[in-house]
Amino acid sequence: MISNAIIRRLPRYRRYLGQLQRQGVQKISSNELSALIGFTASQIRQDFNTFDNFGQQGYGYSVDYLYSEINKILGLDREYKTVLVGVGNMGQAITNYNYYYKVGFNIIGLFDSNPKLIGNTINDVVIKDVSELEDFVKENGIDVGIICVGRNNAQEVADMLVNAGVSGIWNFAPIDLEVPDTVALESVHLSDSLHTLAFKIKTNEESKK
Amino acid sequence: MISNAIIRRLPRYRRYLGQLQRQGVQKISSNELSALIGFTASQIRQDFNTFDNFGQQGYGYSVDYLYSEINKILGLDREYKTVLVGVGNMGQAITNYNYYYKVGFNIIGLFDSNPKLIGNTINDVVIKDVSELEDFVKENGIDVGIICVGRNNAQEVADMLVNAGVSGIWNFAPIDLEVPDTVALESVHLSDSLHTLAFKIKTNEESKK
DNA sequence: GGTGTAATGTGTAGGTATTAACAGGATATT
DNA sequence: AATATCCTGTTAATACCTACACATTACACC
Repeated sequence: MISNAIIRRLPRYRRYLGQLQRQGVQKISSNELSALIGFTASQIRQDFNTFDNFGQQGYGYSVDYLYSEINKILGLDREYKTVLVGVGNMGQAITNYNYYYKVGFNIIGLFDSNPKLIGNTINDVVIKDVSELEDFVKENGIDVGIICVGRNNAQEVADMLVNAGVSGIWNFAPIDLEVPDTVALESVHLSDSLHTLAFKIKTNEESKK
Repeated sequence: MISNAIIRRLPRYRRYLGQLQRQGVQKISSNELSALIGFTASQIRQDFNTFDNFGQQGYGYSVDYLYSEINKILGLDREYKTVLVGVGNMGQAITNYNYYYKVGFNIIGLFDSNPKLIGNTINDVVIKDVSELEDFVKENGIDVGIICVGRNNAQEVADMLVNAGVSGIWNFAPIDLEVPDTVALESVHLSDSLHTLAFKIKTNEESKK
């Protein structure tokens, strides 16, 4: 069982390795990576070795190899059929973000309950009525549902997605959803993040005194 | 010095206490809170006692009092003058989100470099050219800058904000910004979150076998 | 007003996570 | 081919975080 602390670091490793790859860097040592990312070299080596021995003594790590291995570990070596529910401001932003930074989560269905939105298209995907959600998910073997509806409807939408058989939910509503533990859940709590910022500002100001 | 683990839990306490308050609940015990939030009762008591003794033995915690104390701890008992840079999809979504869930971060300036956007208004705030950013921040005593520009311009914008004297930055660009440690930084890495989801899905599927 | 009960505050133990230290293997250089 | 250097993999130590357990205090009820 991989610890949560490591899981949270993996995407960051991936991010930097992707950058290095784009820059054409071939090899990197844990020390160099440390200077770049900010984790200690020791931690970096520990993290990698929880999975496998990716490096070579006296040489370092091959950027290409490490990058592709981390992609495999993260499960980014495949496509995820995805739907998004709630095409408001946030939903549209996520749709376009996802379209722009293409990373294997293909949004092939958009759903909303607002009649004004239904029928419109974003990036060639038609917005359907949310009543069609469950059938669509079942028929198309959807893997992931993105929830961008408000606080009050989020659990309901999550239940639909779970019933229809998705394996993961990416949630932007500001509540903690209840899903069976066979379904992966990852929530982005924007307000929590903002409040953390407020706390940091306050702490900084106090330490100035 | 408050540990990072606690800081990350504080907004969550706040979220649940706000909910309880809206429901008219007056008092709550650490056990009841535990059942609700999912942290152990012991941890909840420990967390609160790092700050002060908020509870009363034999009674529990007053929801109203605890909520207001946590708000103070988080620095949410004041207003933050805020600007947002990069009024693309994400920027607009955040602007409206913020407007909707009002929490003391008042966006009074919007900035972009796209001539098509400059001059438009969102929630009565005019979008200005990014060249006016620094002066605006200085003249209006802006506390917080929200960065919603792309990867390539984010650091540049951050530098401007820092130069102009903000005390905090909320960053949505997918890079780790460099700011002096007098400036609070909180980043929302959407792709990191999505990759974490991918990992969880993969792990779930493997455990099924 | 006395007594039982509920629930906090806190000292301590146990468990995780991070950092440090070093042994050993691979590379490069002469 | 021998040797010095580099850098990993891994063990050991430290620091941090979480959970347990219980003494203590306030409340409520008779």
